[in-house]
Amino acid sequence: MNDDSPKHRRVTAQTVADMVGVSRSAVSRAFTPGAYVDAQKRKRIHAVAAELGYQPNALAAGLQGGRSRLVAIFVGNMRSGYDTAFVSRLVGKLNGMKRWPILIDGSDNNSRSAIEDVLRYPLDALIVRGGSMSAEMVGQCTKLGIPMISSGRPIDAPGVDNVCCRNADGTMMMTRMLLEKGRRRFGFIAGPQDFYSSGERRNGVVSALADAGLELEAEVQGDYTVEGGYQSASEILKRAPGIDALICANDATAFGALSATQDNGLDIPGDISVVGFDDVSMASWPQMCLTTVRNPINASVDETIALLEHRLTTPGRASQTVFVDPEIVLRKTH
Amino acid sequence: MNDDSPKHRRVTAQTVADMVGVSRSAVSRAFTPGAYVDAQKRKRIHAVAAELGYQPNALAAGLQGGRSRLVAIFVGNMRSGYDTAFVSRLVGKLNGMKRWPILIDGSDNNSRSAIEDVLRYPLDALIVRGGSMSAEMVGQCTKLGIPMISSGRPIDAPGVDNVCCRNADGTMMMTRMLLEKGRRRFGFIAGPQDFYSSGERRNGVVSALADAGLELEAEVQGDYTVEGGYQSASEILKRAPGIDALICANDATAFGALSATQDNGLDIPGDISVVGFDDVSMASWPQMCLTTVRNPINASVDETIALLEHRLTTPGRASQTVFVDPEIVLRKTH
DNA sequence: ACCAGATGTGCACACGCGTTCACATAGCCG
DNA sequence: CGGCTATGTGAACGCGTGTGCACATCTGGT
Repeated sequence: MNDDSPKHRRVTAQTVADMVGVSRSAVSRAFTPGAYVDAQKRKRIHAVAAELGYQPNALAAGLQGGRSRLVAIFVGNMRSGYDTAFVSRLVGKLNGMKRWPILIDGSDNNSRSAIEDVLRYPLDALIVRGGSMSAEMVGQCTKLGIPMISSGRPIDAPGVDNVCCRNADGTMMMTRMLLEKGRRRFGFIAGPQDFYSSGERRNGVVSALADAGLELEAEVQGDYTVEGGYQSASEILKRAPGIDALICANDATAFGALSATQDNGLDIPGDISVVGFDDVSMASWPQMCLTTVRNPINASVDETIALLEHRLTTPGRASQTVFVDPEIVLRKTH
Repeated sequence: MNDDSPKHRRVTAQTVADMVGVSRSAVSRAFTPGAYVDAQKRKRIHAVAAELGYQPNALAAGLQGGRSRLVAIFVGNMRSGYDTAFVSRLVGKLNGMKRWPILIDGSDNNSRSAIEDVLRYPLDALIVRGGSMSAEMVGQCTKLGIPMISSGRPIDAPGVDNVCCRNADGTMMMTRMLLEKGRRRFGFIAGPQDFYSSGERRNGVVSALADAGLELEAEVQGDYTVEGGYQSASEILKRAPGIDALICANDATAFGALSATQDNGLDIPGDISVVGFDDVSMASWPQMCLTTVRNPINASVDETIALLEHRLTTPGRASQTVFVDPEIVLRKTH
């Protein structure tokens, strides 16, 4: 077995062709399913290719007009449990479809330039998970003819598909449940101001309360993190010590709020309900047992994939928004 | 402003060239830093390009001999807190370096074929985070001349660099600390059998105990998950009810073990110490306050990046293994 | 013997770019 | 005014594929 020299020249279809004694086209065809090659010759080509470690160069193939099979995923916040769970599931699914996800970390503050650079690849699509995408970038994408699919925050632009949780419904259901349980004095911890989800979730709470002739007794703005949740809850309990229900705009906030309330000497759920939104995996851990609203990841990912495929097979069609339904998960904190 | 037709032809350097009235080479040069173009002409080209939304096609550029700027990341387990934290940080760093990470979900069982397919791209490197990589795949990579950098599990092959936590040191330090605190009867919950880290961590415990003339009183194999941790701890407490220290091979296991011990009526840390390994973000959450060994993510990622750059600038050099040092984090469960 | 059709195969082009090379123009000095 | 250098520029090639098209070979039927 004579090994190749360390100074390695990339092995190309031509190399294989020369070795087998056929034309380069034959090699190409041997690797193209449903192409016209003598069965035995194809077998020989495959054998030599395997020995040389040859595989068609996907870059060159992608150049060839068709699809590049490259998909970019813009992740709003890679430190958030929900986003990472979403992305990991999405990546698995895309791998299964033999599409290759390029990740862009949106929490990085130079993500703008990153996305601009990634757009230099002829992407099959751009999937946006949360985060905010400048209108300019959206325009750039449509100009380049790159389909976008946004999850979490609907983007209103031609050719952009959206999949979106009915956030307000979720918090409405939750609020009603708490009302039925007899809670009357509600506090709310919001997320960052510019987060679409936070606003919608608040709306749900407010509207359910209004139906019962009530309104929010206290409200604080958090930042969707555990530490932020702790601080926000401390603040809200100082400001409105009598509340008996604390609705948090996401689970991380609720985790922080849980321990803040306990540190304040309150019993959960004896004195007060503390609930979240998303149902990230930690919510079901025994230490938390958080009552929350499930923001169904699987359904969202599946819909995202479905929209992607639909869009690729039917490029021309109008943009579409798919909604997924949240669901109340009762554990031990309500 | 006459918009382009919906049936969009990809805008190429030629398009811009025609519009400006120069040759395609001029356009190419206008986008190549340090190339020879009249300053004013370059400005005009850039203007037209911006209007048309033109950017050089990275695929075609990558074909051009040089580096593709594409890096694959093979993630052993995208559901693990440590791996996702590692990857998210790595992705951010790579983005900053203008290298584009393609993710492969190793927990998917057809990841083998996925990685094979991704290798068809002329990757600048392949980064392996945990998980197991078949020797065959490793061979394929070196054959293709694609540098590999493995984090977590050292891969012994020419041209493969490794960055690796001194796992045994970590658990040794932890065990000694517990011994000093007076613990004498130790239990250990391992990870999956084929996980390199689990074996090393166990070694550290066993060796520190041996130094003190002790040995493990009980041992159970877990699966690195919270539920698994709960079950394993229940089992170990049934089998050896008298233990006063429970060392878990990772944090997730420890979280499960924490609540199992509490459910068994034991006080932590009054009756028993429960500790983990990794120091994932949840370990510092108030509900956990887990005493654990920090497996330093930042250092690991930084070393990975350093190895990557080093390898790219000096392709020929021998493989290298960098170790990072763990550190004990004392919270409230020891 | 001859032709139609079936079956493979190689040539050549397109994909979009970076880069070398020869060449054109302008500026300068003798 | 001639020669020589500095400054830009376009033509052409190579990167590694996929694929349409013409062509070669072979089979079988009349």
